Amino acid sequence: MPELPEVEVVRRGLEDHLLGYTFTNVAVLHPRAVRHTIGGAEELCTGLEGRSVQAVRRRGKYMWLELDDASALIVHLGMSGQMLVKDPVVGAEDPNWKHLRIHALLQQHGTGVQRALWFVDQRTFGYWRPTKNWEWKDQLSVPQPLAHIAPDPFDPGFSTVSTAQLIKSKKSELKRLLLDQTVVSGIGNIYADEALWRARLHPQQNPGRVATHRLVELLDAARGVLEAALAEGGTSFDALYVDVSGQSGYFERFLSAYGRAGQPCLRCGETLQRRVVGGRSSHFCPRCQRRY
DNA sequence: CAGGTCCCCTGCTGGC
DNA sequence: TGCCAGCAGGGGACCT
Repeated sequence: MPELPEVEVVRRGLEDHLLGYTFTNVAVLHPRAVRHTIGGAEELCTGLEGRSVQAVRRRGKYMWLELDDASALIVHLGMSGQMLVKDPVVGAEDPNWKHLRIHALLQQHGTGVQRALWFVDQRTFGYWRPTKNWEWKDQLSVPQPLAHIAPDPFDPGFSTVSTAQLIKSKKSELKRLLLDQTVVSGIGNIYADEALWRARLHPQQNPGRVATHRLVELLDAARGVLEAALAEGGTSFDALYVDVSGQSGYFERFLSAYGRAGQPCLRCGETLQRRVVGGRSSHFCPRCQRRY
């Protein structure tokens, strides 16, 4: 579910609700949620308990909580993950209980105010992963396990020109490269289709044949789509509920390509097509997104 | 090395 | 009504 805009909404929510709070108790309820942690649940819990949240940062679809002992907690939401801040009294009567994978209690220093953090994840593709030796140096720094993740289009270190040149040098279909998080991060299947539609490029286009300035336009289009989605997503969460995406409602209103197979292109009226590219369903206009 | 395929899960939908 | 195939917005391990 979550691409960059949804993860950014979650990051802001966690920043608003958990900054300065200390983990007092952590319970792992499903082993897959800690499958990338060598020491498993025990390592996660002992590493977190007693640590306070100093910052919440993000690159692409990954976020991490910066803790007060030069460590960090990396969080990836996968396809269906949610980070929900709740009142500690909430329990099994909550509909999210069924898919609760990690439960954490946090307490605010001084006031003693308690909050619960629920990691809810139906499909269990998401995970928490603690990492040591994390220290914020500058806006390019990321925890070591994320070193292979490229900057996202919102990143101060992101260069559209050098990313366009990198894409042009690759021998693969254009859409696969947009989805490759080591090329540019944060773009998922929905926003890849939207960016390609906006830039009038075919998802299977050979990038070597595309002028660099058109690839720059594609990356600009991608950033524009992410910005528009963030503006929508930013409206849909309240005080104690850190919304992941608004689920069904908000983004569908402005999608031009994704999910619109069989419907007319909003630019030229041609019927949009659906085709599997790189194992993912792709939606495009066969008239204004011609392959060459 | 780079590119492509498979696979990890659960739940919903639509066709028969 | 019930069953089953197909599909879902991610990414990492493992092939060639």
